[in-house]
Amino acid sequence: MEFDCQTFFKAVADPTRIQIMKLISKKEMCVSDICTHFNMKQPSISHHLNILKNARIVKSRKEGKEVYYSLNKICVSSCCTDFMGNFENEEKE
Amino acid sequence: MEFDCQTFFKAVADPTRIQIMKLISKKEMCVSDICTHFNMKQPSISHHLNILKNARIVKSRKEGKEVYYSLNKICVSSCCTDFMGNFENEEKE
DNA sequence: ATATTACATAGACATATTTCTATATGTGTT
DNA sequence: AACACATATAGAAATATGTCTATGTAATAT
Repeated sequence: MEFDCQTFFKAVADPTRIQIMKLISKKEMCVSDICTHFNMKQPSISHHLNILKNARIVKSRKEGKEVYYSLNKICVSSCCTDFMGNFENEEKE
Repeated sequence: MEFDCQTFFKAVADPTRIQIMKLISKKEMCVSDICTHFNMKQPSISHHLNILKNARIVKSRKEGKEVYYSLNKICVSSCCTDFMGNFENEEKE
């Protein structure tokens, strides 16, 4: 069973995206709120959010004009866990 | 305590490197043996091994002309575990 | 010493990624 | 309808990454 770690790990292999993940892990945030935490223009943040979303690492919810993003914690933990499973320390038999 | 996931995740965010990790997780292998599993020239494999080594994901050991690489399983599991720790599901209090 | 084998390093090139500016789309307000 | 605000999308430019060829280095054998 090939675990598709590729999309997940490429998404996580960027410092800005990890920061975003940490930010929204506490509470969901809309794009403009996220932007205030970075020295980066809004389209760049949207781009990162899109990559995270394609990897299913974040979920989004639209409310009026705003889009709220939150972390899909189950995805993060299951991807990491599955990945580790590939390299299990075999118990000595 | 800021966990440097950056180097780790950038190293893991490549399909060839994940394949290498899986390969050598079973038993240590020298470079030329690893090469036989890929459609890629030896310097490219050496390059990937170097990235994995800088991330401490693999260890190496020289024996005569050959260099044997093996997976540093503790690094893999502790990096993944630490990373997950950043996004813990808070128990409802 | 020379040759051979195993691996590493350097540099070039193509492709991918990240960021930007400009603009489009969607929602709410007047 | 016209406008303003929040976000997304398109396209350009700079940088990073992955792969190759050519070459260097270290170990062993002759």
